[in-house]
Formats: sequence, C-alpha cells, structure tokens
Amino acid sequence: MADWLTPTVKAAGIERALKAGQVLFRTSHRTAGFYEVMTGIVRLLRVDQAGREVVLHVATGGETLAEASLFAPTYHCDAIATTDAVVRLYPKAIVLAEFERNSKAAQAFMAMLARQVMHLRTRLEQRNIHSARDRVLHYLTLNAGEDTRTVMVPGTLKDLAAELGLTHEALYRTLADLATAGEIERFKSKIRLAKLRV
Amino acid sequence: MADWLTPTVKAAGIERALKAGQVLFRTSHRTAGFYEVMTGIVRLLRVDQAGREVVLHVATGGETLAEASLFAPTYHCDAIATTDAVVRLYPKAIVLAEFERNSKAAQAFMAMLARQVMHLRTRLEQRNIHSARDRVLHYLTLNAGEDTRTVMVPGTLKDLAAELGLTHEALYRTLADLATAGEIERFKSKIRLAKLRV
DNA sequence: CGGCGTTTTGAGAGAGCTCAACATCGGTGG
DNA sequence: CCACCGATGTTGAGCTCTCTCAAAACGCCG
Repeated sequence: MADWLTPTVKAAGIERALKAGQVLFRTSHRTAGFYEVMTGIVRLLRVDQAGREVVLHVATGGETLAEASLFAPTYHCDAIATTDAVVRLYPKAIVLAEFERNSKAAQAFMAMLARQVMHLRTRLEQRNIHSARDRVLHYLTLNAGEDTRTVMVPGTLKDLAAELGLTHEALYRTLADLATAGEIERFKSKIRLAKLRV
Repeated sequence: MADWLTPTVKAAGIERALKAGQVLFRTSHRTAGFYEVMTGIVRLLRVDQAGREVVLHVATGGETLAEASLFAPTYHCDAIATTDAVVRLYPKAIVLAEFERNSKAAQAFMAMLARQVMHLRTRLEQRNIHSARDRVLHYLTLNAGEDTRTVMVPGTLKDLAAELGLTHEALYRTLADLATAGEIERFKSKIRLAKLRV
C-alpha cells in the first residue's frame, strides 16, 4: 500500500500528537510537507466570510493529507484535529529530493495517487445512485473478492454506512431486505452475493 | 492545467475517434497508456456476474482516463464510448520515459494527480450534505472567486445540477429560494453570495 | 416563424432521514 | 462470575425532502 515510502522517506517522518481541536496548519502557512494520519480524525476545511467552517475532507487512520502541498508554497486550507490524533509529517524537501533521485519511488507515488483518483471517482459514481438497495449492491459487486461473490466488511457496519453515505438504519434495513430476498447471505464479517440468476 | 504535458509527450499523443457504443479497451487487455477525452463521453465500467454494467466513472471533455494504467500491465475495467467521442492516447512507454528523464514533468504530473485527489475528496464531502440548500451553499462558498463572493457558473445550470448530484428542478428551486431569501444574487452566468451578516 | 434545449413552476409519491426503543455483544470492574 | 456499561446492531413509526412526472415560459438558432 505504501510502497512509495522508501526507507529514506520513512526515516524522515516526524510524528506529532494533536489534542482534539488543535490546529495542524492554517491557510497561507508555508508548507512543511504532507501528513499521514496515524490515529484519530483530522478535518480539512476553509472558513467562509461568515466564519462558518466549510469542510473539504475528513481524514482518518491511514489516510494521507495535503499531498498537493508538496507542490505549493502555502497551504490552501486549514487542518484541525477533530479528536485526539497522531499524525506523521513527511517533509517536503526530503520527499521531493527522494523522488528526484529515485524514480522508482516517484513512480510508486504517482501510482498511489492514480489509484486514489480511481477509487474516489468510483465512490463519487456510487453516490449518484439514489436507491439504498442499488447503492449497496454497487458497493458489494465492486468489492467482491477473488470468487467475485464474497465481500469482507471492513470495520463495523456503521462505518460502512458512512462510507456509503447512508444512515446506519438505512443500511441495516437494506441488508435485511436483501437477505430475506435471498440476494445476499450474511456472515460474521462477510457478505456473500447470491449466485447469479441467468 | 496540463503543464505535465511536455512537448515530447504531447507530440506522442495519438487521437482516435470512437462511435457511440464502441469499446476503447476491456478488462485484462494489455495497457497501451492512458487517455484524455477530447470530446464526447466515455464511461468506465465493470461487468458483474449477472452481466450488468457497474459504472465506475463517466468521463467527459478534458478529463483523463485510466491514469493508473501507466503502472499496471493490464486494464482493470472496460472503457466504452457513450456518445461519439474523440480521445487521445498517451503511450505508456513514452510518458514514463519522459518522467524518468524530466523530473519537472514528473513533478507536474504528481501535482496534477494530487490536485485531482483534493478536488474529488471535496466533491465527496459535498455529497455528504443532504440538504439541497446546504449543498448549493457549500458549492458556492468553495467556488467563490477573488472577492470571495462571486461564483462563475460553468456551462448550464443543468450541468451544475449534475455535478452537485441534484435534479435540475431541485437546483432551480433552491436557487430561487436562496434568491428570494436574499442570500444570493443571480446574474446571467454568475451568482453572488450576499454579504456576510455578522 | 418553428423547433429544441434550458429554465421555471406545480403537484404527488416514495424513499431515506429522524427520533425512539430495544436487543446484542464485548469489555470492565467489583 | 456476574452486573454494569457503552457501542453496535435492529426494528418501528412518522415526516420531510427530494425525486418523478407534467406542463409551460423562455431564449437561441436555423
């Protein structure tokens, strides 16, 4: 997953603990580099003229943050810890120098970004599906494993509901309906799509 | 916008016209490179066990397609023209060689991908907002220009509705409501947010 | 002038959201 | 070992909001 993280870069990572509400960086601050969220939740936002927060993104464990800051002199939004959190800073100069020297690392980084773009587009497409039923089916179909039928559910169903953009109630109901309709089978942390009806 | 497109790469671009319904590439085909959609609409999709299309993305003019294919031996989805379309192929070998030789170009490409990631995350965040009113306001606030109040509307309001994930009726109504509430002013192809009320 | 697409407004229905109650499970501490 | 507690999982009922279907006004271009 993080094969762009060469030993050099990894060694340069600087961990930092944040209290809930603490500011990681603000708009127009000079960019230090980009971050990886290790634990907790960090949100990216802008503040509009009326002082309201306009949220750009909510990052949780494992996600990277502000990749674009590698190529910009200043940050373009604020980053604030929503919960207590631990982040790791990858200093811009070191990362860029590594990419210059090591084109394999650069390629791996590009590949990671390209995969993210792909994945995000897919999730966006998913949100165009209005029916909860179809949205869940879309997700299951796309995330079915080797046998093209079994999906491992990562984390709780509540988390899944959030990823799908549904309330957890709606997800529970939809799964229950699909199960009684015989379209899926449910297991502890797996869901299996019914055999295709031809 | 396309500053990663060095003359070398640009010269290597191969245009190709597609009829509606024509296949550009299929899953497991060997990757030739990635594409830019010049005109028309191309959709990326997978086919599930029951033979149904599962759409991953719908690309239109100016968008790039299958960036991740640069780093993979085979395509992981099908690409089919929805309308008559013209695409431009940037051959993998040439692009990668250029990135190896020209680290500025590589950096520009990374920067482009990073910006895309940022933008897609923002759009995804936007879709988490359920109320049409708040979603429109979120969009307007984030896209306000220099003066932080005026938004140029690209294309028709119908297009905007699609980008926002609303029906055009819902958007028209919401804009009308916001206008009568005095929260926005509407012009030919501009919308201005009302002054902040403190 | 006659079409075609966008913009606008109306009315109705359905689907998911909200609020609420309860079950279940895992962990914690007495 | 059991009682307690919090978070997840589940089901119910009502409501709101957007979608859908419909129709008409408007603007643009041939």
